[in-house]
Amino acid sequence: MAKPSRRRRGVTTIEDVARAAGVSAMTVSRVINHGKNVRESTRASVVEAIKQLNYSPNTAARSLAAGHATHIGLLYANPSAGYLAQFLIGALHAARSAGVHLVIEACESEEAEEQAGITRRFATSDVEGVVLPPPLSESQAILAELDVMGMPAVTVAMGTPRPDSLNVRIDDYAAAKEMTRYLLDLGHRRIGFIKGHPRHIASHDRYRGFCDALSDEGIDPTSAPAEQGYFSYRSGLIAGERLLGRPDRPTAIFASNDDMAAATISIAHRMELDVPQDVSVVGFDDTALATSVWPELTTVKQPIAEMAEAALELLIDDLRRRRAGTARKFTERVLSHAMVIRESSGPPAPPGEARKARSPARG
Amino acid sequence: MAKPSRRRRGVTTIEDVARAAGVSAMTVSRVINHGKNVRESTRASVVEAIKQLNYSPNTAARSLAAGHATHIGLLYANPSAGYLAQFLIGALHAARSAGVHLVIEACESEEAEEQAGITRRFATSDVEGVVLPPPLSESQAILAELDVMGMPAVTVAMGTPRPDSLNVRIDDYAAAKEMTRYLLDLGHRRIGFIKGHPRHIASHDRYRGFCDALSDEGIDPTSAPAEQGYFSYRSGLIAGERLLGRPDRPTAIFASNDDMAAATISIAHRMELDVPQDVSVVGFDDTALATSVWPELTTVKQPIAEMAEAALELLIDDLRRRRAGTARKFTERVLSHAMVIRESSGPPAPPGEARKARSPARG
DNA sequence: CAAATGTGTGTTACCGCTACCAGCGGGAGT
DNA sequence: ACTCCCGCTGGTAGCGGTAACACACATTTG
Repeated sequence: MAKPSRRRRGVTTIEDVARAAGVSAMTVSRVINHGKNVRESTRASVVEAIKQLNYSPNTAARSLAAGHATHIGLLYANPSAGYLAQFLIGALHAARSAGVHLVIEACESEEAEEQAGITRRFATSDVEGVVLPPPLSESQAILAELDVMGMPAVTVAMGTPRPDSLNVRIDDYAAAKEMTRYLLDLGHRRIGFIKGHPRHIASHDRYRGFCDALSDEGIDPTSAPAEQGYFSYRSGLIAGERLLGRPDRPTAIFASNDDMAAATISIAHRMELDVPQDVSVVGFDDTALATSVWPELTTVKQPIAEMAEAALELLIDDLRRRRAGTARKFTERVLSHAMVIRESSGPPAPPGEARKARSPARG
Repeated sequence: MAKPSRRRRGVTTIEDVARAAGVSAMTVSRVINHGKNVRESTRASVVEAIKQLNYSPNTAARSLAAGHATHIGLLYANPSAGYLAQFLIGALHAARSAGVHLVIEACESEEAEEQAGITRRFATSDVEGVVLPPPLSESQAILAELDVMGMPAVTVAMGTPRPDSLNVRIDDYAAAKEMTRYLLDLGHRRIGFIKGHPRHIASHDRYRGFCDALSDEGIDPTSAPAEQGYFSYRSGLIAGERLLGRPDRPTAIFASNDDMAAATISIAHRMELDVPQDVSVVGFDDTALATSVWPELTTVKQPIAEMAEAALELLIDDLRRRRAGTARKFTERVLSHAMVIRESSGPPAPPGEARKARSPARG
């Protein structure tokens, strides 16, 4: 009496779980989807059965039956390649476990108008929500457009999110403060700073963290040499050259991201300065560049993949809530960063042993 | 007489197409898929109806009904971040249009044994096939393991694929030859070469292309200075320093990838050589690094995203064929590359105007 | 104390598509 | 002429879930 079923070999279904728990499939479904109106004891036995059978719902069936939440958009614009790769990995992981497809689109333009137009591409495909990694998370044009369309969005690493929007970030201020603290503890007192792009809120947070750490040590932040950078390697070359060319050359330089830190190291080498012997250089982000320069960069690592995962979770949860008509729960999630100490930082050279720099070779 | 249907508003289904074409849904399904046993005239009218209604099948329903092909594995190991990001974008695009989920796993180890173990992770999830971008596409350990498991795999950029395996690549030989041709046309006669990792077949293809281009010009390839590199920035520093330190310094250097080309530029700058004035430097791959160094690199662009797409298409097609018991069709696909001329290359300096290099500063 | 309102659960009817098999017309085999 | 088979097509029955509704039973309300 073989079952003429087309069912794939041995995969456990919701029915199996229902039978094991002594309830109906519907109740199991409710338990899985955080449904209301399930008695606590019933829920427990269902959860137990799920664990016992190692059941995981079939995403295809789920989205077919529910008829929604199958596509999440991801709009990116030239972040560093390392960042994007990490981000995609995290996003993909979250998307898979939620049974959702990722629809990714590139947004090359810097123009606000064109950026806004891009969002319309999502309108034609059946995307239900959008994830915005930096730097797009700062784009007012895109956020406004998405708002008009009524399309839910989650931003990542946006400095000052609007109160009722979804956002995931790390504490840039605390991280920068911690890194500065580390340099101070090594003995550095003349620390130079390369600021990030002024339009990114994170830039200001990082600079504030730097300043406050100095203040805590009794150093006047305004006396610390700071140069404006724009997160690009190129801007790092210029800022780095200015800082290292000063008569009172800093013994350490804190760049607001790895690209600018790498550029600063390159400048130092051209000036025949040893890193970290003559000058310590630290960055921020821990992108792939951090380990492909020599010496490898001391930097702050953002949990990029985890942030992407968190972003998707937040968004999917919000979508569910919208359908259910329930109020929103979390609007922001702050993940923890980590310091990564590598070879580009060390104690300052004892006074008197400081080397003289020569002027850098013209590129 | 409203339809109490849960159907989402206005999405066209296979039934709509069937009605429009005057056939049954089943026939439409056949046309969409493999499509044996459909009269040519019938097929035409169905195709017409599909186009008319702008129909695209619901992937969730499809994989639910078919009960398979919902997860494709992607195993990667530290390629350059730029490569990975591009690759993921392409893979994701193909996965979405095929209605398949991507399951990505990192393989950090260089050890053959551990590499083999990784594949077992896919066994537990219901992955039906695996995509292997470089450098894993060259790993015999992984390929053997996958073979034992009977898991179909498609390799990307593998030099010498086994005859009946699936592979996607570009013509490294032709690309290297073309790039060398370009340097020759600029007027260069003393061209140095930095080889890639000897265990990658692509390295040898690129070197062969270089040699053959020289031969065609009547230059003895063995007289051209060549240094062994390993695709890393570090190895490029060493090889670059050797080449530029020669008494008969080359007027152009062709590095087998962008990382080594970037390293060579860095060395040139430390020797106070101008690029491209004193020496042209060209790379291969067009990774993000190519545009983040100064001057920006002339290089060969691989259509990475397209290669990923092609890989998935090949794999999914093969999966279908296996189920249908049909013989395999394509086993290899060669995509076309493109030369990207930027600022790191130019004509050689007229004889007599050549600058003298100073020895590079110790790092 | 009857009616109105909640709670927790099961039943039914699908979602959009494809595997499986039945049916049908017609050329080949005998 | 009568099977037999083959190319082509349609009907039917699900795939594994969930929305909507139905329905007992408990609790509040006028």
